[in-house]
Amino acid sequence: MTLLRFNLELNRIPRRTLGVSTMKHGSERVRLVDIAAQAGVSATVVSAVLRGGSTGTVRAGREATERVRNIAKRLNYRPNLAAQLLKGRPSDVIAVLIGAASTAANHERLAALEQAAYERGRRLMVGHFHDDPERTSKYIEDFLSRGIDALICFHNPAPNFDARGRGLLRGLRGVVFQTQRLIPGACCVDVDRAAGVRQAISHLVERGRKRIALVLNSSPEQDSLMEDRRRGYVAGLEAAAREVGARLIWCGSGIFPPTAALLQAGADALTGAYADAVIASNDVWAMGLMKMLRRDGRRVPEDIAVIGFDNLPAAELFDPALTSIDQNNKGFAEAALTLLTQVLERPDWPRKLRSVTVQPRLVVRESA
Amino acid sequence: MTLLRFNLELNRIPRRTLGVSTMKHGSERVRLVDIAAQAGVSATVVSAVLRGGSTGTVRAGREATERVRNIAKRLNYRPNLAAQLLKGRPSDVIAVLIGAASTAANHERLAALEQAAYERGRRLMVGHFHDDPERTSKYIEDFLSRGIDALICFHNPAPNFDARGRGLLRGLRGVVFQTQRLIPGACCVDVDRAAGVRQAISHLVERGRKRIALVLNSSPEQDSLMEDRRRGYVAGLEAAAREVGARLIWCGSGIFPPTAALLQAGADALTGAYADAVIASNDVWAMGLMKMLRRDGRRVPEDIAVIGFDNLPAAELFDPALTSIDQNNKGFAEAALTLLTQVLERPDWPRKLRSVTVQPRLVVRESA
DNA sequence: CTGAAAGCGCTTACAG
DNA sequence: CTGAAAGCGCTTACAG
Repeated sequence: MTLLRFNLELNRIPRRTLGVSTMKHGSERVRLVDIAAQAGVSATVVSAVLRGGSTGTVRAGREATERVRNIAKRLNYRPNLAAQLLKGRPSDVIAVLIGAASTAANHERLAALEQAAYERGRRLMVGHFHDDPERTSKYIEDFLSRGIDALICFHNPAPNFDARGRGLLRGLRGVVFQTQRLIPGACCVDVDRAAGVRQAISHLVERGRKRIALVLNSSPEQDSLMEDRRRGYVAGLEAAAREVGARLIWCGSGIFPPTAALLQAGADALTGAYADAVIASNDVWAMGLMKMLRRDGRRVPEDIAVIGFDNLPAAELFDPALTSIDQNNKGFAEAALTLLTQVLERPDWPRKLRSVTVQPRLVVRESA
Repeated sequence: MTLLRFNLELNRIPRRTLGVSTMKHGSERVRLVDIAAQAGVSATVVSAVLRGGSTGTVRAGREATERVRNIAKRLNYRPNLAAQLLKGRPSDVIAVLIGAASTAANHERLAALEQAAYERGRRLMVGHFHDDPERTSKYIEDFLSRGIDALICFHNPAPNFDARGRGLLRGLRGVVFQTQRLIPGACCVDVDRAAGVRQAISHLVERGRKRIALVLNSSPEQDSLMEDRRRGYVAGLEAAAREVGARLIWCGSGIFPPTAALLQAGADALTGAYADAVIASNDVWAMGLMKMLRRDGRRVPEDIAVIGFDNLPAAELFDPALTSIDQNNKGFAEAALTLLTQVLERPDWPRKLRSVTVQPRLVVRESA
């Protein structure tokens, strides 16, 4: 009976074989019309049922609904997203563009973003722009062709986006930068690095450290990420009513990862300044400094406390385990996804609310 | 003049506004027909030109070609991939499914895959299945809906793919597993872990180590990745004409990352077995063991040499810098992408060539 | 409650 | 060398 009805419908269905024979070799995908044919209803009804209830005025009856659902399940139907996309549904894909060398810190954040996206029914497409504006633009162009809904971009993107790259982004409703709002209307999610350093200072002061140093990867004048740390450092010392010692801030040459010679120079500077504590601009520096300091006969944390920034997975493994400022990647990911959801739903989302600051937190281990 | 022609064409173009006005507010995308209208040719010609030369019998003339190209460039045209997809072009997207906790090792591999994919004009879509078959299936289903060309899956996927997950994968032509070919016809790219351990043994023997131990995260009987290491260990010792000491293989409980108590137990076992060298199943274990050993007053590498597996970025930072077996992620990525390219182009690609083994290499640093 | 038809933006036989 | 038309698999007014 069902079979008869099914056969009668055959000439309505274009070209390809129908659901049943389709299933046989398994490679041809089941289409919406295949379900319609088997259920003996129109594609309109199937579409309405599968998308949950109603489409405009179309509201399928109980019996039809049931039948369509069962057949869809049995045939293992999955809608062709390309077709839906073409009709204007959002892709639910968020592109993530990761700058600079792919450090472990990036990965932690990517994993957090993946989780946050998954929870919201979104997928992640990733690209690394290796400090190459050309590659950045190519990626953006491709992402746009694919109909992504939004783009998240970390870290400091300025040098990687030329005029072309920025121009391309204007077509996108949801764009999240980290440190700089590179195009008008974009969102900004950033970590309060200064607050992280303030926490570290207050911890060190509490533990009775007197001469707290700051070691930066590059000069604060050239690198705003370093300036944030410097600002936090100064504010933290002031809050603790400490003077900022002239020789207690030391800057590397900007080379990353630091060479042994650079690390040794940093360690020498610390010793020369009689520092009994140091906050490094990241965990790699912290670990390297610890190594050099110990080779010079200084004990960590007894003689000098060391605090890193990033809280890499390796921080816990280090000996002594590294006390570090955690960037709160989960917070970053949640903030970015929440913000994107809002902005995508309401294009008029106020500019003030498009900027979110995430609070880092100090993870205290053995080194300080 | 151009404007006139342009206006004359207006009624040929469906609904939406045309190229020029489109450019104004920048959010509406330029379509192929917009170019056709401005160039005064048919969509067929534009399509042929933009896809480089010919489509079937269609071969555009020099002048038309030039004109179309210029207009496309000026309007910043990007084809709508959804439409192309619907007409059957491949998506050039490869999905990557990452199992287990997102370790740093995974990230290195992901970065390598991204690079290899980029070089071949492909994009990566990522998902983490956190040892959850349900989530795995959901991901696969979604990926299939999106028309991915292929799927790469690491690591050991067996417990994460239930019958449903496997069934879904049969529809995909290109599937790469790591340790096990979970569905017939799938590809397999794996690292020769045993060879890595053999290299480590030969290095240690060369340096005069007498009692070389092996510390595994879990029992070789339960975990094939551990069994590979054990096999390499036995073969390496035999090749060096060394006996395999009874107490020189020690297994953890399978818990990862290892607790302090577990690490201490491992260190105790090494000391109890008079080991003067140890190969750990990964860098996290190696670093943990080093920490415990040193707390027990044993010097690394003087008293005991330590070799890890994975060559994490942190290996270099450790003190002493960790000698480690590098998994050769670049080799893995190249092999996977090359294999996929072949398999996608020729579905009859022979089964024997669908399995590739990547050679790891020992990176010698300070700890051994 | 349901169906026929148009259309999303491309590509591709087919016919000049 | 070029164009009109059909179709990829959906969704969505619109008309019963």
